[in-house]
Amino acid sequence: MTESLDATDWAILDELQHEGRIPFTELARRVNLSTSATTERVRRLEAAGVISGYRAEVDLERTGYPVLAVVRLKYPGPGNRHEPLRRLLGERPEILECLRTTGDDCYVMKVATTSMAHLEEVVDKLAEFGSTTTNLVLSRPLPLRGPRVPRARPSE
Amino acid sequence: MTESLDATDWAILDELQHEGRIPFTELARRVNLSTSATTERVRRLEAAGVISGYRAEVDLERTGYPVLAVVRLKYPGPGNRHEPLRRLLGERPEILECLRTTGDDCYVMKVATTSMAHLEEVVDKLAEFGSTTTNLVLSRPLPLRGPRVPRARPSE
DNA sequence: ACTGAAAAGCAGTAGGG
DNA sequence: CCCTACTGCTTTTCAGT
Repeated sequence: MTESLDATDWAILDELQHEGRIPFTELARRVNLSTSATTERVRRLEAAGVISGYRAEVDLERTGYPVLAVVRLKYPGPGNRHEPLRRLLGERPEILECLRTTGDDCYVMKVATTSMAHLEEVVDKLAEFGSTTTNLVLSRPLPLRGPRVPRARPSE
Repeated sequence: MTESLDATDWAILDELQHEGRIPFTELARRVNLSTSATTERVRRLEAAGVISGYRAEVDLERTGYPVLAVVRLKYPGPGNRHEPLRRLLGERPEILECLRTTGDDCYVMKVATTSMAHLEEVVDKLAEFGSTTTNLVLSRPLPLRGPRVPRARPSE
């Protein structure tokens, strides 16, 4: 499942993770390769699923979602029903991310809302499934990033 | 700080959040506008910081990071020193995201590693700052997404 | 604020080492 | 796996509404 990536592939991934819309001519310049060789590598990475897509990153505050919170959900007792929650994820765009985890809590979610009242509404909905723990996000010392080359490696 | 976004702006944001590299000619077709009017709106959204960037999304498993965990860090006692942690975030690419939160834990982090041993190494490093709680991610029912239009709104 | 058209730049393909 | 050259599309710019 793990593809074999050489130094050039990692250089391409680095660039595209920071600037996902640069022209391939410019990308080619940065990784010291011709445009067509670069394009071919990008297509290969896309086809292999190493690059799963390209996304515009949208500022939450400037789009009217100033309240960000981490909500953890713990299911009670035995016989947990997970389908209703999966359905809720589709209905509630306020839930930006949901991770199923080991440990005391089943799910860890990142939730963005327009106000505290709005957050309360979402948390109330989630509380129908189990007990929730909500923490507001004060700041984002590291907003979000993707994987980097594990260490300096020979060109393979 | 919140920009005034009309229905067309939201349509553009929706498209670019799902396909960040589509040609503006295609984007214009989808939002029923001319190419140059569309480009102008995109530039305005970029300049206003509504679109903060474009990123290629890279698959963690296929790049050799099969272990994903949520690590929470709690600082002990009074007089917390936050700078050393900020420095660690720059040195450790395994830490993909870091949120400072209210509540018992100061920070919530998402950490990707090549192995359990590697995770242990990162957690040990974090444990120098305070007590940590680590939960492995079993699956991602909702991998990650951005904000959507709060509700149906008039074209303004 | 949007349209449409011309000029410049980029992506895709073919042919070849 | 890489290169160059050619062709068609995309992006940019700008005059006009």
